[in-house]
Amino acid sequence: MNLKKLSKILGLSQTTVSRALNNYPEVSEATRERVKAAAVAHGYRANIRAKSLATGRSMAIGHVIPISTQHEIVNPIFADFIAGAGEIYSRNQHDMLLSVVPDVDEDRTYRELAAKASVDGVIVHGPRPNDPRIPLLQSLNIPFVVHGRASDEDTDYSWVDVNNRRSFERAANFLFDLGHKRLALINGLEFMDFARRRKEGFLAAHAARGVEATPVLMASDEMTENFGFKATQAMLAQRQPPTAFIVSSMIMAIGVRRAISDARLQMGRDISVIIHDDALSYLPNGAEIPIFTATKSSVHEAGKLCAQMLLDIIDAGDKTPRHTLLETDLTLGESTGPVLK
Amino acid sequence: MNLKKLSKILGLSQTTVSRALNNYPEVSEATRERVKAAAVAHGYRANIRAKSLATGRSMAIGHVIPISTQHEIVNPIFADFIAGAGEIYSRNQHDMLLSVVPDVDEDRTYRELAAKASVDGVIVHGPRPNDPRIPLLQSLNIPFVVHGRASDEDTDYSWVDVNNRRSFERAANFLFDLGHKRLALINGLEFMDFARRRKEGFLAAHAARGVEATPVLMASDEMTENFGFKATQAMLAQRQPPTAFIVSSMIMAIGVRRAISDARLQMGRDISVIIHDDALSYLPNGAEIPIFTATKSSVHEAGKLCAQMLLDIIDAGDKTPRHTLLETDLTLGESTGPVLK
DNA sequence: GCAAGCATTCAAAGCGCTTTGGAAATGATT
DNA sequence: AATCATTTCCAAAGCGCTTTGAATGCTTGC
Repeated sequence: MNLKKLSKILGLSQTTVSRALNNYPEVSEATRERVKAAAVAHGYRANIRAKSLATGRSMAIGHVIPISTQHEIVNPIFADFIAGAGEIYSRNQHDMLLSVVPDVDEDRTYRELAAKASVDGVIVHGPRPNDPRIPLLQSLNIPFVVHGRASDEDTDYSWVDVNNRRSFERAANFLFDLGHKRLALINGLEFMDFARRRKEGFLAAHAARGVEATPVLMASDEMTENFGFKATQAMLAQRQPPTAFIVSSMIMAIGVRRAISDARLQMGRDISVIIHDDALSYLPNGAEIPIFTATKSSVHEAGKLCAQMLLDIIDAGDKTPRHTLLETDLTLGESTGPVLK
Repeated sequence: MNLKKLSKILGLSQTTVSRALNNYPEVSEATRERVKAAAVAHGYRANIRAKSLATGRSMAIGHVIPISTQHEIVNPIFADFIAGAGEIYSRNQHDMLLSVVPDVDEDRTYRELAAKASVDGVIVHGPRPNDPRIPLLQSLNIPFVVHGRASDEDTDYSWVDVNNRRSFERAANFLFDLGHKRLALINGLEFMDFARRRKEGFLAAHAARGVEATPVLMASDEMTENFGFKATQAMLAQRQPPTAFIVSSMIMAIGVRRAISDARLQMGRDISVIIHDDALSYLPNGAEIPIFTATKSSVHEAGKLCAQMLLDIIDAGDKTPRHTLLETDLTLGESTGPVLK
């Protein structure tokens, strides 16, 4: 079923039928009703490619998911983010186009998306400091929103980010207030912007207290359970082990917990742990009482915000950058307590 | 830059340029070279929508991700599956179209995908027994591959599945051989096909040994860490607690481990645990020595297989169903041992 | 030397939609 | 009744590509 047939059935021109369906004012209410009813009756749905060829808009948003070539790891927050964004897209009749590409090919992918005109805008994932993708997308003149930030000079593009620096500063301060002196940081790869900012916050809290941060107590790697375990194990084996850990993700924290319980220590009593909790749907932080004390910010929500911001930008057609900085909730769980004397 | 301009620059007709670029034989090698060089030089890339409007093929594959309306949970295996599938798609110049929809709207989504002609085929996720999506897709006449199976009558559509039944039967037998008598099953929602089959395998092993399975030792719910924890805690509190657990996912197993260590028991000595390991990239089962004894099957690999199968089907244009049944590896980890006397 | 055959190239139609620039019909105004 | 403005509808062009059917120029074979 296509426009031509439908209009023939109705005895109207394609123009009128098209206009009726797209709610143009220059068609009478009566015919509009008639047309819409017929469309439903015959199961007519406009061919999306013909439509976007004619309009020049693709009604699709691109997400380029980089796969790190060294690690072959898919970011686990990705599923929840996508779910959030997808909700907004389908609510606004947009499609989501996913390109999973080795990080080295990312450039090419963006250029292709632009040249083939397959999307109206893109979401940029996992920004690094001074990420080259940003000038690239700007030069390609394609609307985009970054999930995270890519530099300190962050005013000339649109982003949605968590206040990572403040979050981790607060977390460290909270532990200091409980009497802890030796804090460990289990962080993601620090060429990622979010991890760099978290470390900054961690260090800032130390500086404010005049405490020197210990290099061996700051680990950074791909955020797997296993890295959390290994790093914690190594730190607990130090002559002067830390009494508290700040951990950048729930997944790593699971490894941290494993190392702690393997060492026959009790979390929340012998060792305190604060995590950053992305509120992943399949990894809730306990039920009634949170397992971990956590700085919490829903990545599902971030997905929704990014998507909505991008659609707004495309809609408005103006290029003035927009920014959303999300503050985290510091939720108290069972994993923290005063330092043991 | 478009075909018209490019052909004007080259002093050739659109026909010839198009054919040169698409490797049609009826164009001389010399001009083909010249055209291709010019295309690169001018950054020409065929507009994908115009192309698919003309060819009738969209060069895109749809994935409909259902969000369970009651639970709002995104399946965590999803990221790795998508990564695998995406690899195949980009290698074959296909796009991946993702629709995240509340499960109640799935029907409508498939119909729309078909009517709008936006994809050449779809992957069906999370099949249930007698899943209505299968006859629907068949009637819509759109090529599809199911990740999993939807019934015992599984011959008239294409699928890629893990031999869940045999896997869990083997796992149970392995535990029986170690002397365990009371096995617990922590399973996913049993209206999902995979979970149903796993239970069957679990029960079959019992039946073969003449052991009666205990209803209170078989739990089933959404596969979260928290459910794993709660279920295990409850079972360990029984008068006759189980000595071994079979757990349907790594995420749940993390909760199982938490409950075990909270009960001051040692996994692998006091309590044995076998899990099903989807080999998620961000949740590796330990490093050198696996933490958990596991029936292992890479969901990343499954993604690749599904994608490849679907592309093959589309390419071949024939509708004879294809099937791939993957056997799992039973890998020995530190979480199992002989039953304590 | 001429028809036949082949290798190249092209003009134009068509994919299914939107949109421009009118035209026809209706109603209001003089 | 003639004029004008509105409303309602339409024919046709165009989005950027592929593909059909035909034309062109060259080489062969007899």
